[in-house]
Amino acid sequence: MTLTQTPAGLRRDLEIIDLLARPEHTSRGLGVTRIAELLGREKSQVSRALRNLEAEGMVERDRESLAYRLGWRLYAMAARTVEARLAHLASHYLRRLVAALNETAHLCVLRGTGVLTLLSITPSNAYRALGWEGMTVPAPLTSAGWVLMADWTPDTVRSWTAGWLRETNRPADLLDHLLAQIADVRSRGYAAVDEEFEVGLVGVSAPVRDYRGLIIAAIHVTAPKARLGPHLDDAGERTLAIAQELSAALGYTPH
Amino acid sequence: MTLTQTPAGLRRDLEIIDLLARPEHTSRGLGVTRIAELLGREKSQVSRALRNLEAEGMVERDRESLAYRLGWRLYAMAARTVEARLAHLASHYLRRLVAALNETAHLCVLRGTGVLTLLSITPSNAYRALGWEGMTVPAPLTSAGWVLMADWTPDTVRSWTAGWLRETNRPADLLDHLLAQIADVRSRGYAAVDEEFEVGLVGVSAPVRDYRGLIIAAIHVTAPKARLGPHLDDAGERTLAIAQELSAALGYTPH
DNA sequence: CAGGTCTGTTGCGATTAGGGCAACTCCTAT
DNA sequence: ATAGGAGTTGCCCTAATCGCAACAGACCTG
Repeated sequence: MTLTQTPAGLRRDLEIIDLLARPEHTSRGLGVTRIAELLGREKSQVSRALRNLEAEGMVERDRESLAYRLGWRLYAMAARTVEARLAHLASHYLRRLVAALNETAHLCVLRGTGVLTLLSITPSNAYRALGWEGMTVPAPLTSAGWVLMADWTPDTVRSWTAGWLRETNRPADLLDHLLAQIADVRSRGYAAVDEEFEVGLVGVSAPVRDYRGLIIAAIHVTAPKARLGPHLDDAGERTLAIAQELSAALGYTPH
Repeated sequence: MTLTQTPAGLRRDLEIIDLLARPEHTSRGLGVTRIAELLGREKSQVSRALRNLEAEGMVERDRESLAYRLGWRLYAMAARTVEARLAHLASHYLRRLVAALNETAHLCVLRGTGVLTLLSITPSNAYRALGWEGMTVPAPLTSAGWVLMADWTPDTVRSWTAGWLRETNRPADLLDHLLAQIADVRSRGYAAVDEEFEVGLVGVSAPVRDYRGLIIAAIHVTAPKARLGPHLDDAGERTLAIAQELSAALGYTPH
């Protein structure tokens, strides 16, 4: 078996960049020695790698403190992802939903084994201080995940989650529950959570489809039960309506 | 002369990513052979490099067409750091604006229906004009607010401000005025106020966008009419230019 | 359906680039 | 002065990459 692993150089560079992208390091940056010990690598390697990354604009260095932080080029590349374009288009629809519900709304996609939040629009704090943007949550543990899997067959869901269920030692009935929720989404059009994962929190999610009819994203609203609980169904309907508008903007036509 | 070149691997990977980031390729993606000839490289190398980049989420592949495009990981890495980067970079750009205009400049974000000032930079000669930092002003009553709502549709603006207009008993025509100002920002690129809210005070504001194209902040300059009034348009243009530079540093690329 | 031409992937040896160690330079604190 | 920490560089050896060429499919086309 050839099974070529990811080359060491690429892996190392991405580890460094991921480290610099961690919220706790973005403001101050990190020094060579610090990065080396956090990654368990030779500082000489880290020093050389960072020099190269800097030469390419992937990271940039503070002249005085010698600390590294992410560079302009990463942002330039990020701007060209499909995710960036989707987020840009969706911001408009999310804002209307937020204005109507006066609660925070998120745009989520399925990436890797989890749900990645692309965009958070919040009514009380438009500066994304508490933003979930860029964060990933296990798909079976959020209503957005159920929605994103809504079109899958039970078999697909089973095999998709099998590894994750095993690795994280989840109760066996989680899969059944997941399948039930997915069936629910299909019949109702949206998903609802009532204090299921966290006491006091409720939420709804609705699917966004592209021109092929595939579910490519979910719009997700969460809030304290005290505020949103009484109107949860209404919120679900509204979220669904906005998701459908966004889908239409993406070229989706319900056949 | 040491002249250490950028390692071949990194250089190659970034060339590939840059190619995929070109506007003409972002939507359709590119195949292995195409990339190889555009870069003048062995297609075997390109094939292997892309496989590794895909394993790391830096690029993703269309199952059917086999074409590669930029991956979600770039987005995720950037998303977590934009705010921190804004905070870090803004002072630098504001300082340049202040040096050019010799007037106080502010960095503002939307917070609920208000505009929050994150940062104020004053000309060196001015004794600190009792910084506005941390202060909130109703969004419809400041040019920074107009700028921050510049991308919204009239419907969104209406429903967003509806509650505030009612609660504070504002004249009914304020909404129309707000919409007119927003339209103005769209066509001109910046907002200008001439003694509108306070006699003797004029000001300009310009939008700051992130890598997704979303308006995340505004740069705002206010001053006594006697000083800034005669060059208000010039100040607006300069503020816009600086705001665009800051946007570019955050990865924004027009259209 | 055979043949041609695309596409992308893989095997393999020579070559080159990267890894680790240790020495070295600054800078700061005491 | 001295000690300690941060970051860089030199050097050698190993392990990874390069480039070639062969290979495997997909898609036309007569």
